[in-house]
Amino acid sequence: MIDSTALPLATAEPHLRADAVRNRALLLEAAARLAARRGAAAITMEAVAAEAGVGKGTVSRRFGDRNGLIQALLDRSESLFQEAFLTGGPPLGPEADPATRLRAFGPALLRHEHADLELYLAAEPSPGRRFAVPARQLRHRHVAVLVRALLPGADADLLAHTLLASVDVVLTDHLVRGRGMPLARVEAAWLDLVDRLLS
Amino acid sequence: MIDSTALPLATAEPHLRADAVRNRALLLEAAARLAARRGAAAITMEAVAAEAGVGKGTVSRRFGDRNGLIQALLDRSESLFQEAFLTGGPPLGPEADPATRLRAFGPALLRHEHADLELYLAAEPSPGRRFAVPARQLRHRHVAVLVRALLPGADADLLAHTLLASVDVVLTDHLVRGRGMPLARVEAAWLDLVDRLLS
DNA sequence: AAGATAAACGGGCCGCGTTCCGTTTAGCGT
DNA sequence: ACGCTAAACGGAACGCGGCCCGTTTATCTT
Repeated sequence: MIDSTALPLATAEPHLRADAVRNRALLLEAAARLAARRGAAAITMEAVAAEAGVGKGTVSRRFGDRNGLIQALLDRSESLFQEAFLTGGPPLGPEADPATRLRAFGPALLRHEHADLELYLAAEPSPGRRFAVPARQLRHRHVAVLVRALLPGADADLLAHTLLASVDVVLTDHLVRGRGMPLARVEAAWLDLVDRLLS
Repeated sequence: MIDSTALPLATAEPHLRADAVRNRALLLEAAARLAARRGAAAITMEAVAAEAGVGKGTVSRRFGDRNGLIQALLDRSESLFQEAFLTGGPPLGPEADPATRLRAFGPALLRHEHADLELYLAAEPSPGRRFAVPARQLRHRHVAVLVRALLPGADADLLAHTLLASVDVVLTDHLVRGRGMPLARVEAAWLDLVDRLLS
């Protein structure tokens, strides 16, 4: 369970020593340099440490793991995006009505993600594999065929991806085991989603 | 681009030498033994090779990588599930009408995935991390709030997960860069999805 | 200012996945 | 039966991520 009152951006480390602050900045600059020069894949713990002129242990201690380092790299643009939909102007911000905000949120998130695409993909291990699994492709085709038959006007391909994502095993395991949600509720949500789409 | 006419289960290696066939079976048995004895996390290339009494190179050559090995372990139950929705009886199979099949597919997939949960999670690297990222949680809360305001009767928590999954960066990058889909189509699909849900 | 203390540092170490290449062997043609 | 060849084998080697622990150093206290 995560404390939802904490600000998500400030990592909130109580007191960071001066040398630690300096090295943190050095490491982020080094990582950005490496990414700009040789692509985000060049962001390895060793290379970043070497580029910054510190030991590997320092990277590990500061950012936890490679993923934490990449998240930290993304923090700046992430906070800009968050500002836009939390306190910004319409159509994303709170001055617009909820429907407008929700409609605008998707495209905004898409553009945000694709602006830092390399880093976001580098944060996910083997991103290409996930959709290359034959069993997944077969399920997608199956669902797409059914959707196409039921909703001729819809983008069946994408809607099938959405439906499958709603019962993705990583998501549902996170909800069921990680947050104690009954599996029956996930099943009910699938039925509800299908009904709303078909109605 | 993948040949969609190929059977997804048979790996279709043209001619596998007798010793290769034997070792393949040995390796799958060894991996299953390890998983049963010490959990799916114990499926490492080295351990499986040692348990089967072959070299690591043999595992690599046969299954490509650790993921391929786990996929091969899942093939049996996967093909049973595929049979159920491709050629089985109602409500999953082709004798039922599309709406019934689609409604039944979600719960069936959920049960299938959670039967082999350990293996499915072992096939995904660091599955827990994905939803622990603060930025992700913030986006989810934001979307859930909007959904709750717009659809009081719905399961806003799960619906928010579904909406976010439809514009997940890994998915959309796969579609845009991997399959040449225009980003505008993904944006249009989001708007269409929201409109269908709100109508 | 000087000592105490906790934090940070460094880089060696281990485990794992993947690659590579010299060696072995199964399958086939003659 | 006998080789020939391509496939398979094995395990050493490499790169990377994460961990650990002896050493260094910033910061606080008095």
